[in-house]
Amino acid sequence: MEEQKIRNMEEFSAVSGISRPTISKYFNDPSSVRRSTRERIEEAIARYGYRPNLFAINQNRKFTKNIGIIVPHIVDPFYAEIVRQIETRCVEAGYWAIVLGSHGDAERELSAIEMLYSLRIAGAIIAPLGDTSVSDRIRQLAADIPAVIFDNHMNGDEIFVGTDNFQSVGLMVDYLCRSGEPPCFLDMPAVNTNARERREAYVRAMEEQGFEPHVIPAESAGWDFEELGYNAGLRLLPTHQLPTNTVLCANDRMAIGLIAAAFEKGLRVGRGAATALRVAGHDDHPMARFTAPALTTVAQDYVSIAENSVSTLFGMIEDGVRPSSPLRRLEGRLILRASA
Amino acid sequence: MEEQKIRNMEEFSAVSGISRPTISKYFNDPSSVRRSTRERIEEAIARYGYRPNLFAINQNRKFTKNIGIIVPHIVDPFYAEIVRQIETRCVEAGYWAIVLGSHGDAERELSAIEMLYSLRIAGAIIAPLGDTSVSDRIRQLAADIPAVIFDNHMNGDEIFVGTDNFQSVGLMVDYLCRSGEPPCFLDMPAVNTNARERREAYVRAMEEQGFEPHVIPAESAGWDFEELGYNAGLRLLPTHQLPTNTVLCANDRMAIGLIAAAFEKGLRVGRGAATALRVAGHDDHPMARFTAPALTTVAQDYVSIAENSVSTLFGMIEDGVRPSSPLRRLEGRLILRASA
DNA sequence: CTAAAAAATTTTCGCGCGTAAAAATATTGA
DNA sequence: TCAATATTTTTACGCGCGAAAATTTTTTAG
Repeated sequence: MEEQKIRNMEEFSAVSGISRPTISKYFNDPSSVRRSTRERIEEAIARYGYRPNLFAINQNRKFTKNIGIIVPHIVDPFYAEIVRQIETRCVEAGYWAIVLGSHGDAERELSAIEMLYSLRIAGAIIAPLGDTSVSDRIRQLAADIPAVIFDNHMNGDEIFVGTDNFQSVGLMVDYLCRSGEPPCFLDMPAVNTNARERREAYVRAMEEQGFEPHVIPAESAGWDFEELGYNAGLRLLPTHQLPTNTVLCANDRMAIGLIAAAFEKGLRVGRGAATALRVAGHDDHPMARFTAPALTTVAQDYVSIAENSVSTLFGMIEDGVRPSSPLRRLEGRLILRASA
Repeated sequence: MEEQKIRNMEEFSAVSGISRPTISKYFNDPSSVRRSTRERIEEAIARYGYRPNLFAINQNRKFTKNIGIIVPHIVDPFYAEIVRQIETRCVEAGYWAIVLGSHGDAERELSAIEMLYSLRIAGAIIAPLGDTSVSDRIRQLAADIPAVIFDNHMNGDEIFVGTDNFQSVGLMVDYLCRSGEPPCFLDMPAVNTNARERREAYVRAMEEQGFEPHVIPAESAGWDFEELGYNAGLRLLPTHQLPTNTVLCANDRMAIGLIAAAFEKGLRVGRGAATALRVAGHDDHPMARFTAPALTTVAQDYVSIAENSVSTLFGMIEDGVRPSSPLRRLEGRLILRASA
């Protein structure tokens, strides 16, 4: 890289000997200029290290190349992993992914949405919190801008990609009933639609199998699922309040907490003969392989969720086509490990 | 909110009856306008829902209100948590935090740095990967723009906030030696300075205690620490290759993997009488409370790291003062749980 | 009540780039 | 070779706001 600092496209145009509009065209779409020109520009970029100012680029463009992403919790590896997948795909397609977290707080989710507006995004991919008042705002956004909702359905006509809880939970209930005592269900706080759907799916699946469902309600609100599962374990396990020796948890993070509590109380978890408790989860959380024992769960297809969200969104942005079926429910995959 | 859509500050000025420059001043610093004016503006904001265009704001500002943040892995809850802390503090101070992940890849880290340049950030907070070639670029950035490095020291004169590995590891070694067999050390891949420092700290601490150090080298590279710890466990535990019954892991994520392997191999982990193995970690990873048994570790002070990084950076940005001592080494805190 | 100080307004300019239209040049095919 | 086409250059404007200077209005102090 030469020592000369290029301050703007004008100067870059001067040193590279190519007119500014052509350079502008190149940065918008390298394939839109002749090959020989492209090579000259790229050579100059390598020499002078110029990159256009992002703010100026988006200032005057009719449609920006920004994709807004909102998730409830970036700290949750489940969302972190999906965001990573989405991000990579956006960058590959020449877009810039702007990730905003609502941190479990409806107000911050609202302000994240306002932020997306002022960023003039081309499209949005959102995993909503459960708050109904914000849902209206998200629906408004989806009416104004191409938007895909994932993970948590808002029960409207939004374009949605997520796991089919009835299929995935059904699969697990079926397996657990066939391989041992029918499970009870450790519910998660009603933070979103998934919570309700999974509970309903559990009840329905149990009834279909001819067993009576037992739902253990969540004792407190919030997103600290490991903590909740752990506390539930400390509360229920010593006093043998569980209706069966098999617990299906509403998600893996609760299962992780429950397993920790069981260990602490000296109860062996697993599907062997000498075990006191079987525990199953849902999601195939990145940590599920490393619990003791490793967690039997239903895998949400991270890659497909990301892929579907992104490709659907790009279809809407670039070709203006709404997907024929707005609802895309992906199948969960049973992951058998040692815990159940 | 009224139905009328405000398209820019000019229109907002018209409907609110306040001149555009005053409104501009307000958005830059609400306290810079008279109280009565402020109230009128805020009333109008509530009525019309106007927010200035972010790209236009930053387009022409001498110093933007953007803070760039780069971390090796957003998926790692350790970084995720620190980022969340930093983010919150930036927003509170009226800045916008732009988080970029290098995903363990030096090239992506480089392009993240280029991105920060084109975002015209006011300052940067960076947890570098270990790659030396990129370090030069980061040093260049730090010369151009106020920047704070955290977590992983680059061995230059950069402004740094991080845990004092010699203190924290020393603390743990001391505890382990006093409470049972002296530990061996399960090393992590040499992805950064922390890896080297912690190993050296272990060796030094053992020698000071008069014991012979035993370092188990990392068998492969990469950031999949749980996997590495797990594989090391599967390899070493059944054949009793460990020099002692106590393992100090270079970080919690490796310890989590090791504990999972021990469980799978039927070895009881813990500090009780009937246990075969003691395992300790480093970092107090969010998941460390929920391993089975819960993990004894040294807590890195997430809050202080975030706080120190942010306040140091703001000092440099707003008052132009370099901190008197560029190196800030925070103390680790011993967290005794059941695993050792 | 008046002068001084503080705050708000008016005016004007420019940031770095996208974009459109017209003119000039280069490439392609027959 | 020349016309037809593709590409680049020239020229010109505007996006939405920050910022500075000069002016007017409001507030505060004496």
